[in-house]
Amino acid sequence: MVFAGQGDPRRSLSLLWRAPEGTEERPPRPARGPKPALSVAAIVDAGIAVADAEGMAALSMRTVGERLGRTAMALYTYVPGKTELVDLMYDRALGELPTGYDPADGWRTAVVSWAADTWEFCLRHPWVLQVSQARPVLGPNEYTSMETLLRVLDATGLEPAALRRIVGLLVHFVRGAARTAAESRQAAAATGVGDEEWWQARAGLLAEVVPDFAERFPLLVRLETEGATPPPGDGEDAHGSYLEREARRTFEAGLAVILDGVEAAIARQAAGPCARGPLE
Amino acid sequence: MVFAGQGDPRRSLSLLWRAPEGTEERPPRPARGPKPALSVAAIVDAGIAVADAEGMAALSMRTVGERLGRTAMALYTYVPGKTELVDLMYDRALGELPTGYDPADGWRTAVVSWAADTWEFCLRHPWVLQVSQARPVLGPNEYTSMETLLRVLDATGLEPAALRRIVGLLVHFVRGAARTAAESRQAAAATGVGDEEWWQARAGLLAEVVPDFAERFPLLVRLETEGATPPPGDGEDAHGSYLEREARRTFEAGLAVILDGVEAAIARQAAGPCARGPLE
DNA sequence: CTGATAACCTTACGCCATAAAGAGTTCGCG
DNA sequence: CGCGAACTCTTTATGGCGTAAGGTTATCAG
Repeated sequence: MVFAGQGDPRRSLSLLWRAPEGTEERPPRPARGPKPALSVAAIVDAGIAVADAEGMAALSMRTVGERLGRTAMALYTYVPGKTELVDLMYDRALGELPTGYDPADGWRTAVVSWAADTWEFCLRHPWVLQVSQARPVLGPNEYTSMETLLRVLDATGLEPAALRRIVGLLVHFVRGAARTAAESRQAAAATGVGDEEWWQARAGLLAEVVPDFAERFPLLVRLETEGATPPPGDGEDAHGSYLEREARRTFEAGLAVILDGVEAAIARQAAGPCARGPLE
Repeated sequence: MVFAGQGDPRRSLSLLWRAPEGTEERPPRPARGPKPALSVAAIVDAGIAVADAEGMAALSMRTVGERLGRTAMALYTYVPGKTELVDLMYDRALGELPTGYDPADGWRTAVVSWAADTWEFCLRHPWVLQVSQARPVLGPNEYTSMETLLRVLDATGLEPAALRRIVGLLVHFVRGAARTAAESRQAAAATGVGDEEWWQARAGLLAEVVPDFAERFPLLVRLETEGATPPPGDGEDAHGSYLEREARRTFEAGLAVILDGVEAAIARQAAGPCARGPLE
């Protein structure tokens, strides 16, 4: 797990919120010595490229430097250290997310769109799921994405305390669900073994090592055999492995369940302050 | 992220499912050469102790070896490598979870108990949240815990496909929610800075670096100021920081919302196969 | 041109996982 | 009893990591 901002917090924050070059807050440059050939933005982009392509594990100061034709140490002129680089990468990536949803079709549709966008974002940049949320990065785009979700949920008319909990619930759920799909993809890429292959090999071995599996886990076996969507005939298609599509379906169904619960909470709040729901 | 089983899969599996010493499946020992002073179990316990105390980041073959008075390399006689050790630690820890819940008070109460136990388990061993779920460890206790949850949910009478999705939803949610609380605790332990301190310092810096924060994120500011539970007067008490207790409340409220949704799904299924809900 | 300064490099340190090979111990068997 | 096989455990080495320290060089102000 990568923890945020262990270095000088002030420097981290001003890097995250840095104004575009040349603004009054950022004088062009002291203009002495050689011109910098790199920039924070270029380094962050290179970092994202590495992490997207090879995963967070492959992200090192050396690999990022190499991608820019520099040594690892060259980066330290621009960025205080690796943790700050990851923070910058995280916040920069978050900038890809939409910043507004049409409230015309109601909050529920908007939340579904938000969740789908977030899901796809997480699959595009699986490494963002490995950035700790406990001590948030506190960058502009992190705040913007929170504000965006809040704007959507504001339409529910829920009171602040309930709203906070719903936000937490939605974020946890989307991240958790995306994590499974993303890790599956990462594992496949890292090992070169697809999901189906892997599971088949493991199932065979398991049957060998644990001959009494069916007696020990009857419900698991029943759930697996009964009502399983048949895996497609010809391996993986353009939309990822079978398991990945299963994860997507679990995600959509779970979101629907959650939104049903939210609607119940709204109804309860509308019924008056006496009827206190589970959100208090 | 730690991926499971990159070594010889057969060896991993038989380690995970190893029968107790002396069984017919495991002859006492070839009995030649010095008696082993260590054992897989002792190493796994030492690993758990290290990870519990210092976090997953501090878990290295060296630290585990040191705790047993050995070098790092001594462990390789018992365990193929670090990934296998982590798998074994994970499955061993899962053995702490209860294996059955009283169905007398209904499935909902049982699920709430299950969730609370899982939550506490995750806070007791925060590192388990860093073990990838995409390629499961496939150990006995992992399967047992799934079977336990299934036994609880079996009482809902939901059909297999819906059941699978509910299981995924619950597991994602509990892990996601616990992760925040656990990471917060980990970060506090790793940096020696408590949550409140950290946030106050950051809030001050943020106000300095981003003077127009309130204009840019009006909803966030409103949500923070309105209806906030006042932090307790005197810092952290026995039950963790203020933020950790907030996380716990978010967790309980979120679970209630989810269970409301599950009840709706049950009602819909009972209404007949024509009324298809979001779980299909 | 000179001296200061900033960008970049080389080197080095202490971590990490683990491969390879050797040291030391304990037994089965001749 | 004694030898060699089998086994545990250590030492050493390789190639990775983040980054501290210090050197080199390009580019500027004066």
